[in-house]
Amino acid sequence: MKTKDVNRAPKNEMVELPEGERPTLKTIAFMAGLGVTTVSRALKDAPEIGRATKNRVQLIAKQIGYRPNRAGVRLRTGKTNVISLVLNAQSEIMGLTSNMVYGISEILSQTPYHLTVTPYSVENDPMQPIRYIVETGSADGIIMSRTEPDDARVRYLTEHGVPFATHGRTEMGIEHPFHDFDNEAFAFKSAKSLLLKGRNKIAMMAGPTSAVTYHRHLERGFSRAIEEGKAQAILVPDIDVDTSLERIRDRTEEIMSGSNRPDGIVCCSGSAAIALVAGIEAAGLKIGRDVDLVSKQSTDVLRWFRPEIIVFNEDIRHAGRELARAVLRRIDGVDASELQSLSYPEE
Amino acid sequence: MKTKDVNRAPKNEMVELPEGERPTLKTIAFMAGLGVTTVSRALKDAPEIGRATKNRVQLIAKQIGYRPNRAGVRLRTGKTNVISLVLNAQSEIMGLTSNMVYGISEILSQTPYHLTVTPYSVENDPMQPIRYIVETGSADGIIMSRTEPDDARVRYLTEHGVPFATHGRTEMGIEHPFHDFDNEAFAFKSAKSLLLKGRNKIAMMAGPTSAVTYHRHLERGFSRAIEEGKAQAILVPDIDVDTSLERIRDRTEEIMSGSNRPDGIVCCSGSAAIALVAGIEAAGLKIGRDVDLVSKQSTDVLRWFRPEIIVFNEDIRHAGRELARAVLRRIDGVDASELQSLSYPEE
DNA sequence: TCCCAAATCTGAAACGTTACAGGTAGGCTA
DNA sequence: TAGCCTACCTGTAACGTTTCAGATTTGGGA
Repeated sequence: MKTKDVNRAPKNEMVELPEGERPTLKTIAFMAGLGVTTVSRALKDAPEIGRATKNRVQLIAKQIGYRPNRAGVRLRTGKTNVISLVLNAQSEIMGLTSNMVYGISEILSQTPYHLTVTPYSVENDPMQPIRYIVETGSADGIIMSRTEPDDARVRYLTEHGVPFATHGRTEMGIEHPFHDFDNEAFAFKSAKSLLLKGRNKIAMMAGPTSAVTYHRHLERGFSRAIEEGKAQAILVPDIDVDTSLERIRDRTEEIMSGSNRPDGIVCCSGSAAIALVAGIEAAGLKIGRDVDLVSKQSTDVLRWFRPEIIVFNEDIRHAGRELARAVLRRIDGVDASELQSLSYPEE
Repeated sequence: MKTKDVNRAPKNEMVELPEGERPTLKTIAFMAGLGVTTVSRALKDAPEIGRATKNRVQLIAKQIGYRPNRAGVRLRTGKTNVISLVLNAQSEIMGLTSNMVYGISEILSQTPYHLTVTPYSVENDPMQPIRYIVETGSADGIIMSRTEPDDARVRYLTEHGVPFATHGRTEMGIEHPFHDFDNEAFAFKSAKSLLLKGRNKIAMMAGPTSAVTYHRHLERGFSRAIEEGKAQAILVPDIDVDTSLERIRDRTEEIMSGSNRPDGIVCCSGSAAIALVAGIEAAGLKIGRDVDLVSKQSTDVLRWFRPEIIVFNEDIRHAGRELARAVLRRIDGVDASELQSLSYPEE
């Protein structure tokens, strides 16, 4: 052994831990009388390290509370241990963000991953935060929402080989991990349930601008039900989920005061439903009597206020969990086609 | 010059940018015919670098889209450029998390800082995520909520010299950055407004367990108003903001069906108010007639559903902005005593 | 002309980690 | 006994940055 063993602890023997500094591989190496490389390998159970050594090293590591330095690992390997949630700040549908965050965290908390949240405003290019993350390599995986049928972000990330999962589907022939709520089923069931109540002039408050994929799903489900029920669809193209609540209420009041007013409404956002209710009641009508309302919701609010409203639940927290699991597995190299899931409206 | 200038670009002359790899200081140094050190310094406007050189370096950096490698900086300096938001997942009061996140992001987006969110569950030790962050040095600053009068986290972080800001005040004689909503004023004004309506048997639905500081503020404001108005305070110690909505509703129904029922209620959480309303109406009473309700809210929901409810607004998004500004300035060494702010209930 | 200080610029080292390319010891085969 | 293989361990280099301790150049004063 031609090592400069001067101030290294004797091999195969432990030693008191030194100063109060944060322990590094070197600390452990010194204490165990081993080389840094060996320690590194021992901690990750590499096959070329002896059982006894591994045990010893792992014991010391645990005892002195060693935690790998993120910056060191990241600099060397490029691995960030970060999952980035990229959200549109405006399209905050009642509790979406929180539930998404908590769902994702539930999964990540059992892993070495951290969650960073990157909101962007609707006026900005949705690509911008994505490009930033990729260019600076600031995350190992991305979760994003507001997926569009032909989504530039999906294309970009796929081309760059960056793992991601989307909340919502695309229609561009690229396999990628996603989790989606079955909005077609929701719209269908919703309209159906209105038909069952004898309603036959039915309006739908659709998802945000037709740019977003699930808008199409909603329309598909809705028209199918309308056709089957031979009912009349009343189109209200000028308001959607992104419209301000004030405007939704005012417009609803207008429509509900008009001659050809709907007697049933399907609404696909909990917060919009609140404005709808306000508009309906401002027009002097009563829910459950003059008009029925079916809404999607992600929190409990609606049920409490107007029990007459029919509600199908979308569990965003569950979506968060699914999305987190999907990116993580994608990072581990699992095939994208195995990481696609759908959840169904619960009554 | 005894440098090995073999493959370095001629000094004082620019050169085409090389490969498609992510540019580093070395890339710029090569292109500018300078040393890496000089480039590093030039980019941060160090005084020992000539004007001309600085301009040249900064131009190149901009042209090739240079962005410092986070891991490199972090490894060398310990600076993470991360602000960590530590939240209790259970105490999610309607939109608190989202608004907080968006408020903070608004400020951080103009800086090199990123936001990471670390939720913990109420069963767990609140110190745990804090300790983790400090021990692993994973953030430059921390924002946390649910501040207690004697808060172990505040003590710990102060001792360790880690910058932080709290949403809520402490009462432990330690100066630290905070932002708080004036809950005493809220409770006082709320109770006052009920008195003004002629109500005189008033209950308050207080904040989460008395452990949290603002609970005291609420009680102080409330009792002051009650005394001044010579009214009767009705205590409901068994439900608070952390109680499940179901339980709040049931208990409210019980109370409101009882003989000595309040004719005015102060509620300090928007979501709890919803449950209160349900309970009140389940007891066959009408808000605005049999009983008046004042509530704090952080979103628009209440106003839409029961316009009779008197509402004081707490702007959580604004709190987020204030807190972000506070930590950032604290990181820059500003004195804690200058980073304390209060916001007042808006009608 | 010479020397000195100021103005600029420089390479080497270090942060903590992992990948690479060996090295050593011991046992087994021939 | 020599040679070789296996099992285990090793130091060095590199990731990109900043800090340290100079080095070089320039211009001015004597």
